[in-house]
Amino acid sequence: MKTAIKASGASHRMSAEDRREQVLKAAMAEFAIHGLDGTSTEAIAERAGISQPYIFRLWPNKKDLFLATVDACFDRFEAVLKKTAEGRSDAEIGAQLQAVGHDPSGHPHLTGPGARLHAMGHAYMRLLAKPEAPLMQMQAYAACWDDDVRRLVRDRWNRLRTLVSELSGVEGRELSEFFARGMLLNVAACMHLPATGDPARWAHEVLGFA
Amino acid sequence: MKTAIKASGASHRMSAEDRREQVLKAAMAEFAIHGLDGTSTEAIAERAGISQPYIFRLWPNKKDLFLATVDACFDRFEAVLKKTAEGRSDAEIGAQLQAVGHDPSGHPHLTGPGARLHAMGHAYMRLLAKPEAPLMQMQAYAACWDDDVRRLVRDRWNRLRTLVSELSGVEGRELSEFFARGMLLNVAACMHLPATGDPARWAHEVLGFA
DNA sequence: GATGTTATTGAGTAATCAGTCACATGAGGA
DNA sequence: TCCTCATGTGACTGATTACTCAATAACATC
Repeated sequence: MKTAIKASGASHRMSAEDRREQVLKAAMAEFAIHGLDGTSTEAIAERAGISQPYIFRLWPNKKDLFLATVDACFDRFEAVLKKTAEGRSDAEIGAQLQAVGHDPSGHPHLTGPGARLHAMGHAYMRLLAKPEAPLMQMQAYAACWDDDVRRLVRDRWNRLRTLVSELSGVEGRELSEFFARGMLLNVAACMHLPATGDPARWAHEVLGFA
Repeated sequence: MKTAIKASGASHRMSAEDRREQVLKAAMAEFAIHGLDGTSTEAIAERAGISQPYIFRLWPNKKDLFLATVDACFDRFEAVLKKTAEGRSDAEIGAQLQAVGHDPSGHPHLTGPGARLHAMGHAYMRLLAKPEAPLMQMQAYAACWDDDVRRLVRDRWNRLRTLVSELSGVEGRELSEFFARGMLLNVAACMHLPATGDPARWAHEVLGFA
């Protein structure tokens, strides 16, 4: 009964590695909404287009799948930051900078470390446009009551901080304020504070920029 | 069989209003850890020292209980802010201000709006010392995929913003940066970034203050 | 002490859960 | 052709889930 071939899954017989990636994507969508405890492996399997027992062939248990999902999340995040840092001298980015208008006090924002950091902030906002991105982050933080989750999140968070510091050349308090703004954008995105996905409006309404 | 009398509950026959408050407290502890979907009403009931079916006499369903819990959370938060604003001229607060050391650039921080805002920030840090406080917030934001939750959280968030603005006299960008720092402290608290509960160290390590 | 209200529970139900196990299916090498 | 090994599933289990319902014990009021 019911010939399956569900959802996004091109159905049959792919390499385990590809399958893992596919399942991770499905897992992220489900975990982002229902969290570690609230997500059923059945729902993940259905979304990935495979049977539920097969998940336990790819990962030993649900928590390990959650950990892998969080890990992949940070991976994707780091990749975006690196790519942004590489293309940081593009004219396009300079234009976007001025559109958002983030330099009220005497920082040298259109060049140097501040500019790089600002470009990264902008890239982060674009990343938050996917609705599961901020939710998944919240779920990761919320799941920090579990020791293993907390260890992973702390490690990746520290890696992220040093990565941003190295890529931008910014340190200390200014760096912390960057992450602080990011966290505020997170909760704003969860709340759908900007009905539109336009990052410029986010900056205006949420961060209170002029 | 099994004479019960569980946990914190002085067992028998209290007014429905008191009982609701007691259950809300238990619900916050459980929801903070396992989230809306992951928390069982059984666990809440056991913690509150009542039978599980009675929860559904006090609230029509689990989600409404979650909403009430989030609401109570914001209530408590607002109360703390108001109390802090009332006692803002205490000498003790002035001392704490300098201990944290939040005035690197020329803001007039030891008096006026900045001082009031800073006192509130400090009160917030003390509030985060209870481990369920930041987790519960994350769970509330994460549960924003649900329309009703999102509506509630958005409303209370806006109320909070205007309340802080009125109490402190701060507006716009500076106000947003206050909330941004708060959100960063939230995730730091979830991650147990400061192993100690000492707010001064939080400020130093997480916010990057000198 | 009868009457009505309010707090509270035991016993259930249908559904869903994570995880197991035996088995099927296909591709590639010999 | 047969063998091997990785990919994949159907059927199952024991536990847990939110939620219902009928019943009762404690209170108040006259």
